[in-house]
Amino acid sequence: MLTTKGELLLRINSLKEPTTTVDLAEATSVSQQSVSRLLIDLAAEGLIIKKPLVHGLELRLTSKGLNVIASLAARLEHALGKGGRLTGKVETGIGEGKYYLSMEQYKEKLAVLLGASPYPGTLNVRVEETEKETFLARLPLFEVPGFEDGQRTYGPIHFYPVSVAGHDCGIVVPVRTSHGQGLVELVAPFNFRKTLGLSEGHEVAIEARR
Amino acid sequence: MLTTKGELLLRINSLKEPTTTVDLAEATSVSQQSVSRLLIDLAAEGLIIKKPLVHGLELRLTSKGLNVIASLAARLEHALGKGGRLTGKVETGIGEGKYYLSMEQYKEKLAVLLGASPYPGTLNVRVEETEKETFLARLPLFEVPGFEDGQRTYGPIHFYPVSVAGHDCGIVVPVRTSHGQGLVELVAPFNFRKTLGLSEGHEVAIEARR
DNA sequence: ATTACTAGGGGACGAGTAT
DNA sequence: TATACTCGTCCCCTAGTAA
Repeated sequence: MLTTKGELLLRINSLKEPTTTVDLAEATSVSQQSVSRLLIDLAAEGLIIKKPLVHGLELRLTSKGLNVIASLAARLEHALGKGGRLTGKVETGIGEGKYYLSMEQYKEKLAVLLGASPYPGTLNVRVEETEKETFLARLPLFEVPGFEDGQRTYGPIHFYPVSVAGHDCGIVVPVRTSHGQGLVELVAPFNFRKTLGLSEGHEVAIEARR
Repeated sequence: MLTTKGELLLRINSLKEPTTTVDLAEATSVSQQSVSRLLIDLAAEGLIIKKPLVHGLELRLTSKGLNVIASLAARLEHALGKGGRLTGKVETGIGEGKYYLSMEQYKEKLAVLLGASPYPGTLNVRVEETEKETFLARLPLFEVPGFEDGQRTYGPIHFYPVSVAGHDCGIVVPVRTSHGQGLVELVAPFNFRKTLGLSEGHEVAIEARR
């Protein structure tokens, strides 16, 4: 998605020490020769400062180079929307999650991620599918592995740490299902309906934890 | 800086209405023919859904396509330092962590947080105390509870999900100890020294996960 | 060791055009 | 009108190698 020049700019920005064309070539999956040529180009464009050392090169971005990265970041930010929070409405529904939460193998691991044993039921929240995708894409992802019990196999679950009204909880996504189309399932060590007084149709704001 | 495919993905993401290859060609400064070909490629890669209309095309990003954009945005944010990053130098250490990692009770829970069983040793990194505080304050926190074994009691551990050089790992902080001052201990399902070639004095950049 | 020049090959691009 | 196929050109990349 990024051009090789873009990849190089990004690498160079996070460098604190001198490097070599060979190292950069490895990091960016292009040849040493290409790195050499591209660095010459970037320097000619005024995006980087290149200083040859006895052993390798000292590279640093110019403010112009930094601007290139910053403005691209801004474009992406804008395209993705702000996305720091996900809002939706509570929906009564048979959470597939409730079923999963009855399995000891999942429960134990979710307990670690939640800090306490999960309440045996999930809160279903109806959200915008696209907002959901961008929101989740920015959160750290934990995978709760699947298992077999001799009868059948149970697939892995993805867990995203979030919070609702200041209470830590998590979004669970059974990996196998073709994503619950605009629905998220929240799991927590407490009963959402009682503790937070939530029920059918209530607006809920889900935020990244912390 | 973005490849033409990247430009197209970005345009398509912000589209709400059908469009034509000619319009996209103008917007991206490539030929209509190239747009046509690239859209076919993007669809084949599963990044977009392309539906021909009588007049033009209906284009939409798949969640995979959206993820491509979102993860690029995250990379740029990190590169710009907005996402927070903590740098320091590897220190050969006393390895209090190694002791903890020998306890089955901690190991199991760390395995859930790491996605695999922890390597029985930690990487100690010397950092700026204040930078450490602000960095950790922005990360989600997981608490691994303590326990007793009849002999003595073992205190809880705080776990922060981070990544080093693209590898998911975690910062562990024994809650009780105060002598962490400017030192962080990294735990991972692999051997830092071998896998990342890190040793005494090496510079390490610790980033928020994702 | 390094960087970087030269030569050659492959892939991306666009003009023309079928549909 | 559209999209998209064919094909010739050119650009970018890498291998070899000089410095």
